Amino acid sequence: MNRPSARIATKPVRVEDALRRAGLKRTPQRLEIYRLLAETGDHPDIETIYRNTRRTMTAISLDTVYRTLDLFRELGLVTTVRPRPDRVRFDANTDPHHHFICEACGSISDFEDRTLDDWPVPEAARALGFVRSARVDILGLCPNCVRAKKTAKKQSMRRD
Amino acid sequence: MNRPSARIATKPVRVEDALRRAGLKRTPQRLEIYRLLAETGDHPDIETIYRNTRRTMTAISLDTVYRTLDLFRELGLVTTVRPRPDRVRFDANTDPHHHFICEACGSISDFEDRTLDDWPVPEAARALGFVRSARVDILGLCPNCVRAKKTAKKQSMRRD
DNA sequence: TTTAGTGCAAAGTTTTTGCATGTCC
DNA sequence: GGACATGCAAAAACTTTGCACTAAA
Repeated sequence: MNRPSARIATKPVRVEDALRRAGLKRTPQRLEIYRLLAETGDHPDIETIYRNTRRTMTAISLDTVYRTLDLFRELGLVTTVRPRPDRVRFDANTDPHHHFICEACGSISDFEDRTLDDWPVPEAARALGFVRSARVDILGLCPNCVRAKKTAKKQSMRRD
Repeated sequence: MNRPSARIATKPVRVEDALRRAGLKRTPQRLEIYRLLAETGDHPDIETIYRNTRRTMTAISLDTVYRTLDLFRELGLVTTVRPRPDRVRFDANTDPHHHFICEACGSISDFEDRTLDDWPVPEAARALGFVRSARVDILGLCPNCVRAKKTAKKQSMRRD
C-alpha cells in the first residue's frame, strides 16, 4: 500500500504548471493570490490574504479568495496550518519544512530539519493507510510571549 | 531557554487534580465531558461531544461544551486536531502519540512510535522559543478512501 | 464559442457574548 | 456568602452557495 521508504518530506510545484495540468484557467486573481503567498514568509489567514490582494486588485471578492485557496490546497500548492483556536492559515512554502507554533500568540515560524525529513514514516502509521506526507508541529512559546509571561509572574508576586 | 534535551513527547494528567490545582470548580458538566472524551478512542468534534453528553445530561448547553473544552485545552487536559477544512476535534489521550489523518474523509487514527517520541527536538526549532511539546501528523488516505478512489478511477476509465 | 471563474448578495454554519440564575467551595 | 459556572438567547464571525455576468482557452 505504501512505497516502502516513504519519508517525511514534500516537494515543490509551480502554479501555472499545476493549473495547466489540471485543465484550469490562469486567472489574474489566482496568480495574484499565489504570488502574495509565495512572497511572504508569513502564514497569513484568509482575511489577511484578502486585504493584501485588494491592494492591487480592488475588485476581488472574499469568496474568490476562499475558493482559490481551496483549489490551491487540492492541487497541493499550499498547505494549511492551525495554531490554537484560530483561523486556518496558509503556507505556499512546499519545501520540506515544519512549524514552530506559539501557543500564546499564535505566531508561526518555519524551521527545517533534514534529519526529521529523512526519518522514515513509522511502520505503525504506514499500517493505517496510504501515506502522502507528514508534518511536525512544535508547540511552545515564542520569545516575546516568554517575556510577557515573566513580567506577569513578577507582577503577581509583587501583589502577593 | 529550553531544557537541553526536550523530546517529542507529552505526559498524562487527570481532570480533578488539574481543576483543583487551578482553583476551578468540579462541576458535573466538566466531569461528564471529560469522561466521555477519555473513554472514546475517537476524536469527536464539538457537536458530537454535545450530542453525547446530552444522553446523560439533558440540560447541558452547547456553549458550556465550548467553554469547557477551551478550558480543558488551556489546562492541557485535551489536545486538538484538525483534519482538512473541518471542525476542530478533541483528544483526551495525552500519552505520547501522533495522528494519521485521512485527507479524503477526515478520519483520524492514533499511532505510537517510540523512536519518534525520543527524537530530540531539532535545534532549529528550539532556537525559535520555549518548546512545550510536539506533534506529528501523517497525512494520507485511509484504506476505505483508497478503495473508493480505485473504484472511481476504474469507472472513469470505462467512460473514456 | 464554450466552459470555467468571478462578484455579489444572501443563506448557512460555527463560535462567542451578555446577563440572570444556579451551584460549588 | 461569594465567586465561579451554567443556560439561554441573541449576536458575531466565518464560510458556503446560487445565480447572472465575464473572461480565459
